[in-house]
Amino acid sequence: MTGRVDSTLSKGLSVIEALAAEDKGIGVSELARNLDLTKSNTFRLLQTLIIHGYVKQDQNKQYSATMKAWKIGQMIMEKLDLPRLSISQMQYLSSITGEAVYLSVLDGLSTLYIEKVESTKAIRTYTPKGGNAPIHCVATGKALLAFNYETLREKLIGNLGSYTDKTITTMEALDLEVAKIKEQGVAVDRGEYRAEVLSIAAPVFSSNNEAIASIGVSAPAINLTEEDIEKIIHTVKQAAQSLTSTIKDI
Amino acid sequence: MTGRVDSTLSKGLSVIEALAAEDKGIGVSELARNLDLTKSNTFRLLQTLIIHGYVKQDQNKQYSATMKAWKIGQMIMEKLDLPRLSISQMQYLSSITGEAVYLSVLDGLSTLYIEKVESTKAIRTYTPKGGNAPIHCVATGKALLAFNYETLREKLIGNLGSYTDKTITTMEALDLEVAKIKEQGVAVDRGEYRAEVLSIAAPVFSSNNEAIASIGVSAPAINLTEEDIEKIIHTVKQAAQSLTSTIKDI
DNA sequence: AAAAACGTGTCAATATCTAGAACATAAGTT
DNA sequence: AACTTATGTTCTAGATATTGACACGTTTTT
Repeated sequence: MTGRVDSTLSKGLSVIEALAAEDKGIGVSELARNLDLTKSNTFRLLQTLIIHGYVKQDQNKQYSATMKAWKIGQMIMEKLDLPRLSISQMQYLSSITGEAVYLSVLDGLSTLYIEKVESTKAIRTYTPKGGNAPIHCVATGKALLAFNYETLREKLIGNLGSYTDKTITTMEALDLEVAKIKEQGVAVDRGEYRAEVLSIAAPVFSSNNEAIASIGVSAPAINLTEEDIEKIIHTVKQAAQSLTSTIKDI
Repeated sequence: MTGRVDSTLSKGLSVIEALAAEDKGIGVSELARNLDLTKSNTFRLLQTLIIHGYVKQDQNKQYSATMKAWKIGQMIMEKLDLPRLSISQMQYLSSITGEAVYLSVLDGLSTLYIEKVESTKAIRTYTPKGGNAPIHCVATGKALLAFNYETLREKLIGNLGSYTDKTITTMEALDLEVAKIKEQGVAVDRGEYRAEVLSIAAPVFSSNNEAIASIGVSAPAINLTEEDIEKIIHTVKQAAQSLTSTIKDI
């Protein structure tokens, strides 16, 4: 095992992450305490980050994150450009089901929502994309999990957090569920993360057949009959397949 | 001058940035060459970045950036809470013009409307919050485009979709338009997306002078005299500048 | 007016990172 | 098929960049 890490880089990244999580500015001392670093070490890291534009200091000497990380993130997002490719399928799904439609990608042991079409029922506010949920509970997560199971399985051992009484919490149950999802090509979650919420999702594949994203619908269980669910399952599968072939054509 | 930088951290950040700019995966050797670093040094930095989740390696041993940076960026964006900060300026603009006011951000090659104040007039345009429009047609889009032109220009080549006979469809015309917008600090769209709709918008800058959003007014052309338009242009510019300074104060 | 806490500098000691060579494996070339 | 030249990865000695403790001037709290 060669895998030692560059501690300076590690610490620097921790600093950025800490600042991004902070919703106001923060001083060196407090930051150092939070991260369990020395004050002078933290100070030096901050100077470096300022030079690179990731951090700024306000007139009260408080440090905070800039938009640089956001810009880098935008660049990464743009190059994938999944949202643009998916939006028509998502809108179609939305029009058919009337429920919230999500496009998400893998992010560690979570699903990260990178695009969303609001439910036509909820009139409400702009919900920032970028939310996430545990991979083993929600449909978009399970769809991604099933088709990346070789690399993810071991990491989930001991990490099957429980959220409702429906949550899958044993590897045996998960193995079965994954097998089922791979066979059927769709993942269904009946209240495994939020008790009264049901979600249905299917994987989207890249040109080299990696499951890079999943597209799915999420709705209050109360809205749906068993018949509706069957129909949505079918529609979601079709949307995902259609999106996959769009991607492969590029 | 105490300000020396942590070179390891600097190099690590350069690696992330390089990977973010790359639109396909890249190997250690090539990356090392591009960044003028040693292969082993680059390798080590990549390992560290992988552990922190910023980088992944595909089955062909190619390295590429993950969505982690994007997620960090989202967190920063959220805490900025642009909609909340803008609402008073937007309401002011609305009260002056009586037309629909939009706040939007970049989303691929589109503008995404993240906040809106409805027109008070009887004849009005309607674009829902969360909706979007092509970046090269509407004013909010053009304002963002002009001030992010280095990164966006090449992606627009061959993607200048036409919507009306006023739509800009050649890169030559776009280059000129962008230059004009940058000079004047405002973008105007006279029916380039919807024939009878006129829109006017100006960019909002973050503390490190990135154009992160734009604020604008949209109205049926029939509502406005040339004089009205001039007045709105002025007012929109002011509102955007005011919003920019609010943001810089944070 | 003292005391505590803050951001910022300094500097020697050493733990950290670096460069370079060496390895295994893959891709190209003759 | 052999040879050549890529590639990604591992190893280690050794230089040096990074570190933490301490010091300093300010601001805030007691």
